[in-house]
Amino acid sequence: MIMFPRTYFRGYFTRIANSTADLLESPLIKTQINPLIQSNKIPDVLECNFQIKEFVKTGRLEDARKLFDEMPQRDVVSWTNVISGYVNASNYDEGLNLFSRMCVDPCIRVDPFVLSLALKACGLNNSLTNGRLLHGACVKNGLVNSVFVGSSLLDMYAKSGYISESCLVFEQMPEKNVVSWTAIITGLVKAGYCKEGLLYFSEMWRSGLHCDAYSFAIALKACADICDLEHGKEIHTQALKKGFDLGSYVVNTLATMYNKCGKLDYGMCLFGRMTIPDVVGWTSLITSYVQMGKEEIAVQQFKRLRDSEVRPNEYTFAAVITACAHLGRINWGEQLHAHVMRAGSLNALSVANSVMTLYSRCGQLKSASLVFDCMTSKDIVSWSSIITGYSQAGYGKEAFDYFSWMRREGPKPTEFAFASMLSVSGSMAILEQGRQVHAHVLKVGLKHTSLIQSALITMYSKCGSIKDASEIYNGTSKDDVVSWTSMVNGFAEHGDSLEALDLFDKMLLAGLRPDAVTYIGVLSACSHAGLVDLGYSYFNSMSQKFQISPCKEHYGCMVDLLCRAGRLTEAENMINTMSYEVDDVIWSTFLRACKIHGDVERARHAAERILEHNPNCAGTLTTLANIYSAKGRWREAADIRKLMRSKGVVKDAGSSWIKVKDEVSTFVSGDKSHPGGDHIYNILDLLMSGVDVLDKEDDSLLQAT
DNA sequence: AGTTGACGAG
Repeated sequence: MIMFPRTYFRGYFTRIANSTADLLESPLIKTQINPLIQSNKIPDVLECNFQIKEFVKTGRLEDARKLFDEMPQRDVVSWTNVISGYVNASNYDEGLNLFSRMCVDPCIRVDPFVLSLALKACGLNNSLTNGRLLHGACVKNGLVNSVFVGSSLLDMYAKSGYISESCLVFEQMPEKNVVSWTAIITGLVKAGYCKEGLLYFSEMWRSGLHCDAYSFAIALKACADICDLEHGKEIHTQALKKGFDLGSYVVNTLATMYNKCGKLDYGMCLFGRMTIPDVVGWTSLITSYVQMGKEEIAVQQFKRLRDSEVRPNEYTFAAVITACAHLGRINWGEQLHAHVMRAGSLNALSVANSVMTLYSRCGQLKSASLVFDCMTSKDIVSWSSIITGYSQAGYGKEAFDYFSWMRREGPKPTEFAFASMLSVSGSMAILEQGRQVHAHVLKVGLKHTSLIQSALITMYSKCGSIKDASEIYNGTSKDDVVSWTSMVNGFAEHGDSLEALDLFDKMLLAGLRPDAVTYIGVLSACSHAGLVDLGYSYFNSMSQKFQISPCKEHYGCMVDLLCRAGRLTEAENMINTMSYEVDDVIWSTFLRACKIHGDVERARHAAERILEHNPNCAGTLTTLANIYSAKGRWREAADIRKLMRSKGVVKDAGSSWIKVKDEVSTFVSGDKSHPGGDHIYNILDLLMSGVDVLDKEDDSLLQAT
């Protein structure tokens, strides 16, 4: 083999380079090429490229495409212009389609411009496979070193959910600009790594790079997401100094940050100072009102927006539909549903998710499922929402079915889905199942957020294991009102009223501010312990000391408290003074109390109120008939029973259920419908005979002593 | 000539 000295190659390349230069400079070539340049072919390309760009800029994509298709010759700029048109119009499929056609054209060489666009399309289109192929090609041809290609590449990985690969690309970039930094910070923040995002932000800051509105906006979002007011204020100051606090992106994020950190006066002031709020400003305002629990005002703001110049978009609809969901205003919600369906906004995940929540919260689980099934793509929020819907409506089995479906085909469950599954386990009171979900949470290494911890406390106390609940509670940070509240409610539901009230007193001593849910636990503890006067004083102090206006549930607790103590007149007064529509739950509580205390007239009044809404309520009719019977008013009792028969109203029997292995069996008294019924009764007989034997043994023991 | 990143949803 002949070995050439390395200098030989050096010389070779120099010669080629020189000869190329010579070639271009030679008078012969100049005269031969120039006529070509001046002929009507190549200038055409330039002119067409310019025209395509103009078409794309003015949104005339069809015209741009027509011109592009008719061009006799295209260069990489023509391709870039038309691809960028499709990508910016969110038609990623067509953008990538054109890109692959371009790649097979032997006259075209891909360059960093068109590659960045193709990578962006992959990121926005969830085409990770194509993205990886392009990554390989970029490494091979060295274009990976372009700061544009590198930024698009790391953004593509981050958008596809591969944040560690994204970081790897970022670390290996030979050159980084403010876009690369913003892209990696955005990836981290959106993946929930807000602290890390802020670390990167301060590193970028220290590196002396000039921050712009994009980087300030995402840094402020990171602060908002983790309620980091201190950093938020620092970044606000810097944005102010650099004059970026006026751009709509930064102002919107600033207002949201202050609101999320509880600085409502400041946040609302920022919203108010926006001279012309854009659609995001309006949407953030509506969202803030929803988060503050002021949904009525949120809807009012939506009406104001509707009368303004700004057109609501899918995020706005998602926000206002959520407001309707919280208010339980199904009639408004349905109007909005119809509107977004017509406008095509239902394709947006945020809108479909909020519509699902609307139907779940209004008790229309079938409609919620229908929306869920029709969604062509589902994200973690969609899955969590449908699971939470079934869970909160008390359909434990369905919630578990959706959960297993998600485990098989859906995204990785997050704390929201797990919290729902813990809540379902709690309301089904199946400890073993709750423990399994707990184990699952530990296994996936989910952070023990306040949501998960409070869900665990509630689950264990509802399953009767107050010991496990206390253990979880002891591991929580002592400034978390939610966990504290779960434990107060846990003790209260478990009948440990004094423990609940004691913990509540400690909470006040620790300087924590109880919320409306805490008071539900406190009042029900008083109710179970029969502490009427104490209950009254807590009921009064919640509004006087903490400005918490009592909601329907608080009135419900008070009515229950007074009913249990037999103070029916006061209970009736409480019902009459509450500013909410008295629901069937409260009337039923009152009705049961009337039955116990033999107050026929009040019972009849309560029953009438329930029957107004629900004329065939079997429980109410039966209770009323029983009250008449107990008082010897046989005729009235018989009338009710006759009415029930004529309407075909049958009182459902109370049922019990048991979980064996993975099967939950429900049964009523004397039930023989279970497929293994014969076997069960045989075992039952055997056990009963065993009881007899035991009884006899006990007898003999007694006799012996 | 043409390219990359941001605020609002459970």
